[in-house]
Amino acid sequence: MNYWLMKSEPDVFGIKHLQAAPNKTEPWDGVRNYQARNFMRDTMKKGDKVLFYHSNAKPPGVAGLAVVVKEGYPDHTSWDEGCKYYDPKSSPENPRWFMVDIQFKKEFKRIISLDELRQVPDLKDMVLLNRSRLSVQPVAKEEYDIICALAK
DNA sequence: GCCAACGTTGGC
DNA sequence: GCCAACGTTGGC
Repeated sequence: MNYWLMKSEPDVFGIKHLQAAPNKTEPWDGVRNYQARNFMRDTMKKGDKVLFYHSNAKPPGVAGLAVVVKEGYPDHTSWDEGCKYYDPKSSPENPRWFMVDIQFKKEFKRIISLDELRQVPDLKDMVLLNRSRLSVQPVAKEEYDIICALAK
């Protein structure tokens, strides 16, 4: 069992959008970063738990929880010409980008803000606080548990 | 809207 | 394979 943090802009696709999606499930398309892709393609497994993070928000922070329901598969938006995620170097025969499906679990009663996370000494090694630009990133179980406890 | 951090591209 | 130019992310 692995734990993850996935970022999305709430104006574009927030936790409420995930909750409102069919089966409360959505493919995590559009990731165009190799490290993030590798996590989704190789490491994320069905049942892995996900912190749903709102970036470019006021305030930025963890908004709720989701779960991986489908493991890595090719991101078809990468060969859909005219789609904003189109990448001419990707094709159905040779897909370059991958995604997973995640399902809504819960929305926190309040946002656990980035600022609040920074205050917690045991979270100082979080990837979020050190490599801020990675949009799909691993989280330690201890970190996941601390953040869930903050949301109680 | 600014801009620092940093990942990617492409010429050499 | 280096590295300058460029584009994107994301906090502020």
